[in-house]
Amino acid sequence: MAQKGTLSPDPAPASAKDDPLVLIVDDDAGMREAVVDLLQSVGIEGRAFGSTAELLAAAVPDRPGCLILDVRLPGLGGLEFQTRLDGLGIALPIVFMTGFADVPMSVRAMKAGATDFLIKPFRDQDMLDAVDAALARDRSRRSQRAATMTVESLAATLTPREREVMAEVVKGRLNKQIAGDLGISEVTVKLHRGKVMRKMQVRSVADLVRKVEVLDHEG
Amino acid sequence: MAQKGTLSPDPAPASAKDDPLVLIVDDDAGMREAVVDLLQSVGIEGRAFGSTAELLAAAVPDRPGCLILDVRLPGLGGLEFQTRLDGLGIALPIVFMTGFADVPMSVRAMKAGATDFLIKPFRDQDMLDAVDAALARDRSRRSQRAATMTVESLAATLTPREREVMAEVVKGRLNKQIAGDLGISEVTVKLHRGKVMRKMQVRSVADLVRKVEVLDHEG
DNA sequence: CCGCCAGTCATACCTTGGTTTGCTTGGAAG
DNA sequence: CTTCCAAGCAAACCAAGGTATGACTGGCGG
Repeated sequence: MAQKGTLSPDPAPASAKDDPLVLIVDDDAGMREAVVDLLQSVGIEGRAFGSTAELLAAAVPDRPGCLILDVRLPGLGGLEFQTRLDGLGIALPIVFMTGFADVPMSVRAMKAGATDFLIKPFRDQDMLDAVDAALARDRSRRSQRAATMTVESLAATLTPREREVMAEVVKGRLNKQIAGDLGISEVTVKLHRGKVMRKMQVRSVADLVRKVEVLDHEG
Repeated sequence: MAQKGTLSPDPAPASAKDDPLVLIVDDDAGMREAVVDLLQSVGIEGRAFGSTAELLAAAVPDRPGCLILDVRLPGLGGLEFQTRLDGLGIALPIVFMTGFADVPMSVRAMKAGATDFLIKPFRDQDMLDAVDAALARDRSRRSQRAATMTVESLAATLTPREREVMAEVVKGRLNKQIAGDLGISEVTVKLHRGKVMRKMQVRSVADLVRKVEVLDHEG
């Protein structure tokens, strides 16, 4: 915090790397442009595509953001696309928009986790509110995920035995019990235990429990 | 656990006390009866009301269940009712049904946490699926809540000082650090700590951390 | 073949956690 | 005024956690 190295010229960039990026898919070029302009008017970067295939083909950078999808699209439709995204490991919040909507369609989309579902023509403010909500959702998901990955990378440095010992420790077992369970001596357990605490970068069992908790809550 | 008192005659009731109860609100008597009959055909008890006011007036027993609400109702409408329920501490999952629906209405309901939103006339199976999902959601919410309340009742027996010590223990602080923070001797900390472990019915710090975690996750 | 590393164990030593016994104090309820 | 209880302290003791140091084994890659 106090002083940084001479490399990495980023004193106060406020640059694009972590600013949100909104991906728009609509087959109507006019609508694409309108949405991009709308977002730009509030300082949000948008990138538009004419079809879901186009979006998948493009190398989308890893940035916080969300999707705005037309429901009726050439090729893969918006709702089917929503289903596929989970399989691809993409978990961006989705805002649907459509001119031809019925209630079952919107309910299905919302049940599948969509953030909002707007009918064209929509008011600018409604879209901006929806995008705000979607971006907020993505931010919290990303910070959650970042925390999980940090812990995972720490846990990856553990040897198999250390992992076993850690599992027993967070269950609250005593060293002698762990030794009995694993068929080894108590001293060895203490040794593994010590390495676990160092590698996981915690100093108390309480901290270790909390770190490991986030691991199996979703991972 | 071994033997119970001579009171409380409930050897193996399998009775209605914990079977799900579905509450239906619709101003159309025919619809009310139809839904109740439909539910009964799959062994689910339903209780119908002509308005939200009627439902609030009735003494609804504390049982697992869900709500089926018509959107258009005399007096307080379904969607407004949904909003009010949170304020009243009622958190039953809601299945909406309506004959006059538009997309914004359904989206608003789903964003507010509704389980499903059906348009009349609906297929029997759709309603049964929606109720199943709603009941599943309520079951998990109730079991979650039961766990929280168990821990809360244990924590309620703690004295103020014990609570302070517990808070520090789950932070992973050493006894001597806790003593310093609270301005008391280490021996006294150990004493409080011991009482905390007994009162919270745990034997390890790991278990204590997990019990306390569920407390501030929602409560 | 040698080095590396996970895994194991023993001895010794120190720190921390946890309990018991006994005693004191101050406030609230009876 | 007495009883009750949260809160506190001390001494003594035992159990558990934690850290060296040193040494042995077995597998795997260079």
